[in-house]
Amino acid sequence: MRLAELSRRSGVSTATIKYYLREGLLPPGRQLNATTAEYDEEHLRRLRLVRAMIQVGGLPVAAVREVLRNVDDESLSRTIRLGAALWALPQVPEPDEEDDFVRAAHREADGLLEALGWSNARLLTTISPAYRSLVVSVAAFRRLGYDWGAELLVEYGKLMHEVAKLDLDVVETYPSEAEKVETAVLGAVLTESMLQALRRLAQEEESGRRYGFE
Amino acid sequence: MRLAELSRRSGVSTATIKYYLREGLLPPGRQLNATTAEYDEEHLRRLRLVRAMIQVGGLPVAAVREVLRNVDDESLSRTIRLGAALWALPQVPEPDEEDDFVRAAHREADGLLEALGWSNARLLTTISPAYRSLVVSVAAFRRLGYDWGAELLVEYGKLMHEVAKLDLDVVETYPSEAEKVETAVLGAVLTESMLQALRRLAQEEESGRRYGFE
DNA sequence: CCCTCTTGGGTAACGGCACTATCCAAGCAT
DNA sequence: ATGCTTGGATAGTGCCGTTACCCAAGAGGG
Repeated sequence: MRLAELSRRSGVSTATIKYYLREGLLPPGRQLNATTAEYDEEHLRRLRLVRAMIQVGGLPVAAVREVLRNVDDESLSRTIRLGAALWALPQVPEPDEEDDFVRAAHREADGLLEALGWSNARLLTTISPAYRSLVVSVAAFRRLGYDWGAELLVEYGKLMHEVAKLDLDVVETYPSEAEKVETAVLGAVLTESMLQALRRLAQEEESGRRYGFE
Repeated sequence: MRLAELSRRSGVSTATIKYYLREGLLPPGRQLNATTAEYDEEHLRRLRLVRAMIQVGGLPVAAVREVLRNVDDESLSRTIRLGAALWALPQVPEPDEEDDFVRAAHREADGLLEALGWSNARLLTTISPAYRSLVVSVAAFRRLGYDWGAELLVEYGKLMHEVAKLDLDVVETYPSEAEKVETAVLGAVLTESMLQALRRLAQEEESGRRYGFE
């Protein structure tokens, strides 16, 4: 298949596909000669993956490139490959470690991991972007004066642990390493927006149950 | 307090505060004369709220304005006000209703709400952005060839319902209407990134438990 | 074989967004 | 009275995803 057909079947303009090729989000096609390259079903699939990450997941192009670079790096073990791919996702800005709220949030997050018994996660606290993101969120809440207790976070943590188990169960149903990694990454990106949608629907549902629609 | 102090105490540059004032994210200060205005603690709080939504929640400035406009509109009932505020959050692009995957995703989403017994949410399917977002996510998955069964979505839905109950429990602990609405909106925005962080940490934890770190 | 169309490749431009910088006249503080 | 700060306005900046345009080489149909 050539550029025009790839464009037609994916619904992405040829100009944009060229841009993705330039940015390294899409591997180059098989070069037939100086002015022709051929693409296959794998390119189409990759292109759809890229579009899903950008449009549904809202990732910037640079983040997609980093994520895919790690997904494709077969020299890494699966755990590392997956971790690296997830860590390439866009992160919350670096917290100001001088800030009192940030310091308090660090202690709170550590206590949370302890209470949840997440011993593995505790090993990663200094390096995992997810940990940093947690700290920043908690600090933002506290700075605004919200003072719910530590148990609430524990409850949220337990629920998200259940979600994570489901995530990994899904990953395990795929036989090949490549599919496992891709699924895990896609799960982290696409189900993000799916879970967000489900949560908001659930809020609307529950709010209607409790208060009606008056 | 004057502009300079507001800037110092919030860590936001005066130029940016002026920009927010122009964009209507911040109400104008009490005008003392042609060249002086005074701000109070409420302005500081609002500014921190705006910053949290933009930096932690990643909302665009225009979305923050819409959200706050609804939060502040006292002519609406709480349910409506909250709904309106949530619906102003940035949404996934409009799905192409001609697309077969989108149509199938519609049916799947309807079946999901049925299976979950979310009767209130079903009333909102045609208008709720969350519903649309769900459809787009599911369609993206299916387009990429993922074919997990309907039960998986039901499981995710149940878990997010638990999350939503927690969300609303928190909201109920605040006495005033204004605080309730603000908390609910902030909950939808800030806890989004907090839950995301918890989920990724949980994934790291669970992945370590299942496969170790080899 | 000729003529048109498409190809990859490169570069420049566009539109949106979140700020940032600069200039201004009016006024407050010392 | 004089320097600094204020609100107000406008223009500029840097980034980002995309698009438009141009080119020479080659494909494809008659």
